[in-house]
Amino acid sequence: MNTYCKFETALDILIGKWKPVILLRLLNHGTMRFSELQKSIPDITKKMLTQQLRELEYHDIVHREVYKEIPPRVEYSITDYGQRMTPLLQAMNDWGVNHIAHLQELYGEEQVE
Amino acid sequence: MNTYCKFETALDILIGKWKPVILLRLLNHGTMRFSELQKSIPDITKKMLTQQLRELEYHDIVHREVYKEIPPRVEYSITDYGQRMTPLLQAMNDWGVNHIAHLQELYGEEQVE
DNA sequence: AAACGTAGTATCGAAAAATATACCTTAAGC
DNA sequence: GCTTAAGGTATATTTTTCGATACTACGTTT
Repeated sequence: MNTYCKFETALDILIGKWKPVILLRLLNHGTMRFSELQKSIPDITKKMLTQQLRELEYHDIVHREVYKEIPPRVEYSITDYGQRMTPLLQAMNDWGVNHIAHLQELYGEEQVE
Repeated sequence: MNTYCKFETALDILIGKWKPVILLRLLNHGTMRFSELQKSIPDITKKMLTQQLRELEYHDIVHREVYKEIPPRVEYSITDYGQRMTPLLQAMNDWGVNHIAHLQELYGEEQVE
């Protein structure tokens, strides 16, 4: 009854069209400013980028540093707490890679979705 | 560029209002027939239950055993392959539990969502 | 004084996904 | 001819997500 009840919490902060991409960018890139992120993610709108970053910030995964300059500069990075999430991401990734292979074994080369 | 690219695969088979609950039931309970599952999950409709079970079956997480009887009997269980997913679920759960505590540290006792 | 650049916000609405509702089937047993 | 178990199907509704557009603020540059 009480095992695995909260794994949805981990899901919550990862789902969505953009959160994974944003996370990947910041993990591989270190600190990035808003416009860099936007340029590096094709088709994302400011609104989506802002929205997703705020959610990640709320969860203490992403740090937002505002520089009081004109024109404004805002830099984003993964927090220390966020870094501690990488083993989980790695585990999920490993499982995913393996699962894709598993599906191909089961269903052959047809597109596996 | 190529690290953590597939962790969305793991997400995919877990998201949804019902998949986690169904998984939990089957993990804790072993084999269950359709009607047992339905009774044990308040408010789920047949259609939703069927739909989710089929998806889990496609991913080889859940096994579906049909007994050719009248009235029909169909039993569901976690496959061996599905069992091998439990460490990941456990890891996600642990992270989730910890994260909830982390949020409460940050934001206090107000409802944390 | 008008335009520029950055990092947004605000609002509306379309599109997509998730979920619900209602009704149909099958074949044995009472 | 009604019930039962495990669905199927078709339609409807709700919810969530995503996108398009316009607008703001502020100092600097032209």
